[in-house]
Amino acid sequence: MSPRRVTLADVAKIAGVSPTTASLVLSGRGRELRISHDVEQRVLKAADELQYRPNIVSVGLRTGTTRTIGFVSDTVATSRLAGDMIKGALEAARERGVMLFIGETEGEAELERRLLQAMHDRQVDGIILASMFTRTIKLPKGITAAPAVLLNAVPKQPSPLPSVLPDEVEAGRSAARILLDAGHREGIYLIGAGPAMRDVAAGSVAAVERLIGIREVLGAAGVKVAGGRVCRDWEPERGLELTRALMRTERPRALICFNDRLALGAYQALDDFGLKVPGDVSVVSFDDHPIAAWMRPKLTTVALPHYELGRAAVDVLFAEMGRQDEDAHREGEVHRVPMPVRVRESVAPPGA
Amino acid sequence: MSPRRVTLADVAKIAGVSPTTASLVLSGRGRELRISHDVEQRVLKAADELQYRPNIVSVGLRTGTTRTIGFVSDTVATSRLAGDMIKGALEAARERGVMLFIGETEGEAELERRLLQAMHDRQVDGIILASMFTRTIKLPKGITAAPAVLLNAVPKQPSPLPSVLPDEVEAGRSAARILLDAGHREGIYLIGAGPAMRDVAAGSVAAVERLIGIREVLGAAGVKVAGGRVCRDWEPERGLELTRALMRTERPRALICFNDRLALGAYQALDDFGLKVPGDVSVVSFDDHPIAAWMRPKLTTVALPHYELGRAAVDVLFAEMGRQDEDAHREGEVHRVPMPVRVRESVAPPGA
DNA sequence: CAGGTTTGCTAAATCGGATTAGCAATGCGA
DNA sequence: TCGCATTGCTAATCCGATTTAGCAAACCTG
Repeated sequence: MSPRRVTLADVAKIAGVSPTTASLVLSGRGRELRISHDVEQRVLKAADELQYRPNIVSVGLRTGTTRTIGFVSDTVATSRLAGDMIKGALEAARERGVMLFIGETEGEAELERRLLQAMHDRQVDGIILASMFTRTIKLPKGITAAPAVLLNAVPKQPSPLPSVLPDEVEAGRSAARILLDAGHREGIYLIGAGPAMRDVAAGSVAAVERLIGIREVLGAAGVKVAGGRVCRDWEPERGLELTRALMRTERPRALICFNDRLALGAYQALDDFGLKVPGDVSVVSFDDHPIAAWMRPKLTTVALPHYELGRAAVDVLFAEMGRQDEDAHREGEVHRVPMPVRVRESVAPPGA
Repeated sequence: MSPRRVTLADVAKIAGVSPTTASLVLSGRGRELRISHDVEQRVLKAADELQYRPNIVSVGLRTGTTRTIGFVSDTVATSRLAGDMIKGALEAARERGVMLFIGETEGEAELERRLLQAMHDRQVDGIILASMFTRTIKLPKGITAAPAVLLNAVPKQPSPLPSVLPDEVEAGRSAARILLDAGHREGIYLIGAGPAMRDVAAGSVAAVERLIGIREVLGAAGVKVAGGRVCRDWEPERGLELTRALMRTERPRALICFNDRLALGAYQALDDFGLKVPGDVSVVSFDDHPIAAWMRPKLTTVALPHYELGRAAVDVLFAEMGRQDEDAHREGEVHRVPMPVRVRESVAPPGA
């Protein structure tokens, strides 16, 4: 195929030194080990001329570090969000000269086990275990074989693994503040969860935390949530149904939808009842899915910072990898990534 | 961290044989090299008890094959489509016991070069060079260092690399047939490209090929394309503008939108003019973006088979890797993946 | 000028397997 | 019983780097 890779031995031969010396120079330890300036230059020149690049497989075998990390997630395909998360991780990794293995478990424990094994067989330096939507997970067995970080997931049992999560509670607060700031005091309804803390689909971390934030801010302002509708899967159809059902008995002035897909359905339902957004009803939402900017009027929403989550996971993983084993046994700290507000066109003062 | 990996030497020691013998047995060459049944069983048993797994880094160094392939694309984040493509590649790779490196070039040649280098440094067995939307690309220098496949991209210069592409021409035919079958004969307009072959944004392979298919089938049925509007970026806003502009002078009975995002904009424009889909105007489109199923009425569209494209790329790459070097120098063959029709609710007979 | 340092470099071992060459023990034929 | 083939296994080498231990030459020092 190609004319065999250039090896360290080739460089050494051209420079007229031993492989040892060449290695020393190229790894920057030449000074420390008293290699003469002259020899150093010869090696550097030879390496440059031959376009030498160390074989990372070989280095991996010798030193045990492969400059490679594994990104294991439950799904890669669901929506663009996953892509952004991977993109963030990818760029952070690139800046550190590290490559990313990608793997998908589809939520199956057996696949997950095999995947982690395959990655360890390749001596990854660390693992990012990611979930595409925030949820609690059972930690897989082999996860402790290397440094690891949980991304968008909280462990069922307490564990020493650090985790990276969007700041959902603060996002809930933001959503509530948007309505408050616009002057809304009544007729605020929730679509997807609520109004009470128990009205939440099991396992949905996002629902719980967003609800906490919403209730906290509205409560502090002396505003009561007028009502809410729960559902498990936050899809447009559900948003349509739920909002329709709501409209049969209530006249909302503002809707907080628990994600943008629900909001899309809510828009359709409001349209069916001849109500205008935001003139008749204001709508705030979460996620900042691409459709949020395509809807008419454009949807005001609190964004899931997928890109930043991906980056943060790599950052935290590196910190973890650099850590001494001694200070292990600590509780895994939780890193919260802020969720920025995207103000668009779907919120107006009541009765505007 | 963890109690050191089990090595072949460990297995050999437990089984009371030499590492050579253990290696022979475990690589299945025991029979061939006359290892006794008894010894074979001992080795197998020891390996099983110790849960031995070969260190792929080591194997990679010795044999040069790492059971790893690189997936280099221009963007991973754009829409879910990319995710599906990666998912397809991932699953096909998993079935073959191969891991995937993911890399993103963002269209920058320099990044691409460095990425390919980083992958070759890790001795990948092959490379998939992917584009997220079909287009012509300039082949990077280092691409020939290992077997490679072009995914969703056609090389500017003729090259020996095989490529995998969606069958856009046939997709164009499908779109036209859908309207023909519904009884449409006139008032068919194109949004995004056309009506003539020259009315196409530069560099858009999909536009050209879809247009060929559309014109071929309509032409064969003696139906003339009533008109069309071109634009470069196929986004909802453009669809809205273009369709609005069209409506000022024309009364279309059917729209072929060059992708679903354009169709979303077209829906909005038709709504502005008080026209119903599909009662007044039928709409067909391409891509099968997630929003296609969320729109009302649901959009009939010819799907980009991203998942299958990803799978196909891995299949073709493996064929390439297994190929003898001798029959090189042939022209890279082009593999076309069919684009399936998703019939939904946006097409009806004219005047229905 | 013998004995000890310092300087500047290299031989050899190592990582964990695959592979080639070869060795000891047994079987077989003459 | 000798010579040769076969059977069944192992020693040694290699892949491409890093790293430890150490060696020769030059340099001091008293």
